[in-house]
Amino acid sequence: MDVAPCHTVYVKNLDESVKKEELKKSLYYLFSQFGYIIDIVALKTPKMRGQAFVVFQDINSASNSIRGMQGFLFYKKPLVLSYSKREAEEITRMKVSMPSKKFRQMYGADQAAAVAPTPIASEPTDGDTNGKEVDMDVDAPTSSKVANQILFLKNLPEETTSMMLSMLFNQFPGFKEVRLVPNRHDIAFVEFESEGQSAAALTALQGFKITPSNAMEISYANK
DNA sequence: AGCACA
Repeated sequence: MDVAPCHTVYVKNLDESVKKEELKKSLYYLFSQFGYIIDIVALKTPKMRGQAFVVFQDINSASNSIRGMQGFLFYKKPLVLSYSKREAEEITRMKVSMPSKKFRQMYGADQAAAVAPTPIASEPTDGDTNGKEVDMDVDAPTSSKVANQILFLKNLPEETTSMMLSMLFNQFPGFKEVRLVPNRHDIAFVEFESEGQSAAALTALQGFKITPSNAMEISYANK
């Protein structure tokens, strides 16, 4: 029929009165269920208003979102979805593992806030760090079946940033913060305001793939 | 109806 499959979904028939920021955010929430989103572009220029581009890391995510959201009522208007005619720059340049700088500025912001404290037992840091030996024998954080407002994530890919996790978990009510663990790229903690809210996020994002190879495992953190 | 930011 029309355009060849690609990573980018062309969205049209959008309500033109919705502010650009809000539009992108809503699109992000709506489409992130289909996979990792690298970027969303929406312009309010005369030619480009009412349209947007959602750039997925995986083509499959793009395809599934087109199937799944075609005609979806969004701000009272049915979404009209197709593949984009041209592929996004991020994709053609193979900068696929991270959101674009612009996207990061837009939704990221909280790098600093999110990276800060970790719930790991404070290790006596007697300054004899003589080089190569990475001190990895801190009690590895573990998971628990007991409900907890703090989630424990494992099997995260190396490229994971707190910003990516924030964007993912942000969409659930009660989200407080993401905490990365120094020297462990593969695990993280995500805190919510209540156990009910953490449970909702756990269920929704269980097995979510940040990259095609890593399905994250979510459980409750130990109390 | 309209396929792009930097």
